[in-house]
Amino acid sequence: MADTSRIALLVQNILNAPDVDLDQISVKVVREKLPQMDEDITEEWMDENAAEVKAIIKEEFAKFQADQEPEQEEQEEDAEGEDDDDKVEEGPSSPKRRKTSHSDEGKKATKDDGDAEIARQLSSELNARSRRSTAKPATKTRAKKSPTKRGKYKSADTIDSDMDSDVSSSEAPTKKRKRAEPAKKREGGGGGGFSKLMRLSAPLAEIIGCEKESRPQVVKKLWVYIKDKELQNPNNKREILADDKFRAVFSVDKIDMFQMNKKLGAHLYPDEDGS
DNA sequence: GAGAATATCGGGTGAGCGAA
DNA sequence: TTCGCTCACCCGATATTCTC
Repeated sequence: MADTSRIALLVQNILNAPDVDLDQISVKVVREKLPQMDEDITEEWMDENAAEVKAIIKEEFAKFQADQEPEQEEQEEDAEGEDDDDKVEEGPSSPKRRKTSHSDEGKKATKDDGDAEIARQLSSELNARSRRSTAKPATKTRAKKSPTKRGKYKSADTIDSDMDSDVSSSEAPTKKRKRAEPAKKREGGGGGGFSKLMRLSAPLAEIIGCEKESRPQVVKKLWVYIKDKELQNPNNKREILADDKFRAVFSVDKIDMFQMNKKLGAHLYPDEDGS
């Protein structure tokens, strides 16, 4: 008769089989394969030991994953390395980028139920794997916005009227996911997202006039300063001619307005007060 | 003339998917 | 059906140039 220790071996064989499709494999699939691999394992026996078999499968799967992960990471790193070739100038000063899993660490840490956890891990890993394989290749930052997007980056004044048009034009070209109630709670200065106060570097603080400010406000005040000091190149108004204070921040004699925004990030630090 | 493109950031949230 | 997860998008702020 079959015994559970043998099940573990068989599960390992199934998982390590060269023809196994990791995108498709699941506890159920493994379970179905078992009777095919050993004639001692009958449907009856499987029914009688269902819980135990399931636990073994999960356990073996967890082990299998643990073995696979280092290799996978290496491969992914290699792939990323190649992709990164065209964005070398990005440099080390980009702390950021979307964090891919903002919540999972914290959430996972709270889970202590053994079986359930393994099941979830199994689920999420498989889920992630299949998504990764089907999703568009990860872009450097966020995916480029669709050109048909609603009038992006409008001032706040124009947004309200847009809302109306959204309602009437439900057949928007891109059929964007409609956000029923876009979070407006930050309005009063909630301190989250773009309202988050950032600590400014000393030279930037000197220009802005304060040590903590949200990024949009920094941009705003920066432009006030630029206008005030008439730092725009009259021949190319996108270009900012640096004065001493500006040079102290950006370390250049002139800078493109977009590059200015880019470099701005290097002078904004998370506010340690947690505000 | 209107709107898109350009640049950047952090946090919130809906969509979509697979497993249980 | 519910749950857990990842991804994509949205939000504010700015000015100029380009395209339709």
